[in-house]
Amino acid sequence: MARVRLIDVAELAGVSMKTVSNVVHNYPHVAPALREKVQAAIDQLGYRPNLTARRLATGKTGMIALAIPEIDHPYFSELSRHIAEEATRRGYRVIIEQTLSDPVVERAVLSDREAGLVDGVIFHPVRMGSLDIAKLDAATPLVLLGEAAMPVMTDHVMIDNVSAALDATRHLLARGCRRIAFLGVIAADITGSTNQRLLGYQQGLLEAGVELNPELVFTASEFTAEAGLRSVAKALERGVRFDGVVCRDDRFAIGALKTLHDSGRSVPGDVAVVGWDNTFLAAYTSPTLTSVAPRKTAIARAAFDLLEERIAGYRGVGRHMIVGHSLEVRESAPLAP
Amino acid sequence: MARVRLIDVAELAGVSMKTVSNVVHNYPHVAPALREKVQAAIDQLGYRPNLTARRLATGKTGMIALAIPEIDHPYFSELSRHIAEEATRRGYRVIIEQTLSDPVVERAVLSDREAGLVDGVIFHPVRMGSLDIAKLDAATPLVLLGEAAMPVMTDHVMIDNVSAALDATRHLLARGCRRIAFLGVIAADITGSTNQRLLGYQQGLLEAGVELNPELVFTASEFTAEAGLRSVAKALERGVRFDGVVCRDDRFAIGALKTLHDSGRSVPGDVAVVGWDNTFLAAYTSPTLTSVAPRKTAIARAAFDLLEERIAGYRGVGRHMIVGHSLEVRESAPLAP
DNA sequence: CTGAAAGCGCTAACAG
DNA sequence: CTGTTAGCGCTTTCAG
Repeated sequence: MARVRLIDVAELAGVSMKTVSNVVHNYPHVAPALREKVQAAIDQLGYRPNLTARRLATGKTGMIALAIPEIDHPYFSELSRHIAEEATRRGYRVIIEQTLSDPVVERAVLSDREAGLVDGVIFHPVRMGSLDIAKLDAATPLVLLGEAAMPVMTDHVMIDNVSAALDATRHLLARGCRRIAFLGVIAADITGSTNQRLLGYQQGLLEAGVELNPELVFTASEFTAEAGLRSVAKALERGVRFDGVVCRDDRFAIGALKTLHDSGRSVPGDVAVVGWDNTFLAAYTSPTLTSVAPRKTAIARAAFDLLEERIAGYRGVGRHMIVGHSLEVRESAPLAP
Repeated sequence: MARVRLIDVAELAGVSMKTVSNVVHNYPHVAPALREKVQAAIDQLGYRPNLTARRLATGKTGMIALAIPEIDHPYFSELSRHIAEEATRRGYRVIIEQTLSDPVVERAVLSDREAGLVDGVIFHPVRMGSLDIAKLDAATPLVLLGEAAMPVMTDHVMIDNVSAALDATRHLLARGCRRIAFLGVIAADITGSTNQRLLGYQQGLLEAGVELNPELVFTASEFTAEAGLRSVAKALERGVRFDGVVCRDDRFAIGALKTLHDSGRSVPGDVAVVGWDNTFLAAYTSPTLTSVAPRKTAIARAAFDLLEERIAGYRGVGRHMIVGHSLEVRESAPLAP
């Protein structure tokens, strides 16, 4: 089971390593006769180049790391798919790191663990802020996703959360909703996203002349459908009345749909619901879910564009790319009647 | 930004490479004074060992590859999470390959594994059969998941699909269902799973003395919720009557729930529905979904157990492990009244 | 307990 | 067009 090496092939074929290498790499200028002889030797021995060795020699790994909080969160798994496909298109393989939003793991991702393993890192931080990230001086090219951190020197891709939340809120207002809730703020929220979304929501209300009502900002204990469900359930128990709700992500929205349904409310009749992320779930809930749709493909593409420029040697100041979004209108909050 | 190497640290600290290496690896027998001096040099230079080089030297990569059809299929993303966590626990990192059920990619995954990139591969094939896989003789340890292929020499982990389908069918029978449908058979189905599940379904009916009715075996065009939805919708149009349906996965089940709901049927009142995979969705549909639950944690653990034995040198015949499953009973098919 | 030197398998100058 | 050779950065005998 001893691995067969380049030199073994060379010996069998009676040529030098360089010639074998040329054949392996499909270099154009190899005498056809030689090429065939070498290829025969390769096939006979079942030779496969050792990528680790190639990497050491070239200094390129052909891999990028994608670090996300949870691999099975629908948004991140869909994003991962786009990243993986973009990677394939550009000749990279991707290694996925799950941080579980653990600051220790997040830090590890950025420091020792990736050393010389990958050509670049695409990282969606949750717990690390701009300062934390800036402190770890970057040996490996890095692109940040999301809103939690945006150090001046680091590239960054996100959607315009304020304006997306504004769109969602306007949509509900246009339907005639006036008591619009926001779900949900997390007790110890360190991510910037929620705040920006909340801001857009408030702007929307203000520009429509609707008074802000703190009672309509629902808090949740964690980022799960279950927590969203409980949060809305508690609001209903407290007797809070609302006719629309902007959710900070689809999971919350799904929890909300479920509580509303279980409590006998009709959606969108009694309460219109807007989710966020436009994950595949949105099309299969009952009713289907209107949801803010970040252009995931565009995010993947932008992240790779920036990363490849860094890999190619760009050393300048951080670029901050805003990627487009839309509102996918479905049954839970249809167009204005 | 020139990378700092082991030898740079050694020079700064005025010791040999070996000593630095000892410190890096936390070898016990290093004079405390030296250790401190070396550590200082490491910190000052910000030294990080180059993992690629280490790999070349040791021959171990510390990585395993996980090859699955689609990263954003709920079942696979949940499975990935378990695999990733098990990997972390055992000191491996995982690189995820998305095959998109493309035979070319599947084949590539298996030849790449000889490229010294990973210590082992966990592979869930869809299009490659036992023979295809057996043909590519393995330099790198391999464990197969699912039912599509099970070559004699290769290790393999799955759940007992026949018996799980039997459980699901018995459950519906116990509720009093008599016209139970199966969703769905795929036109050009190459995976073994569906057949086994269909078999279990048929066994269940037979043992209850219910006649098999071909009209109740619904076919779908592809593995999506949308296709499941259309398949059930067509059956309804044709006037097929049924009071229960066993779905080959949760996606189909979600499609089924949606059509049934849209057509005014009540679940489980008119039709009881059982899904398969027990993905997170099952808990958030309305009604919530009774679903066959493979023990994903156990699958991950078993796959790693087998893989690590191979990595450790086991060269024997393939082991075939059956992992447990259960039926998660929820609203779409509650216990017998 | 520490140092010196020989690889790991491949690539890329530089010759020929 | 093909061969030689010197590294890539780390680990690991084997001496000291």
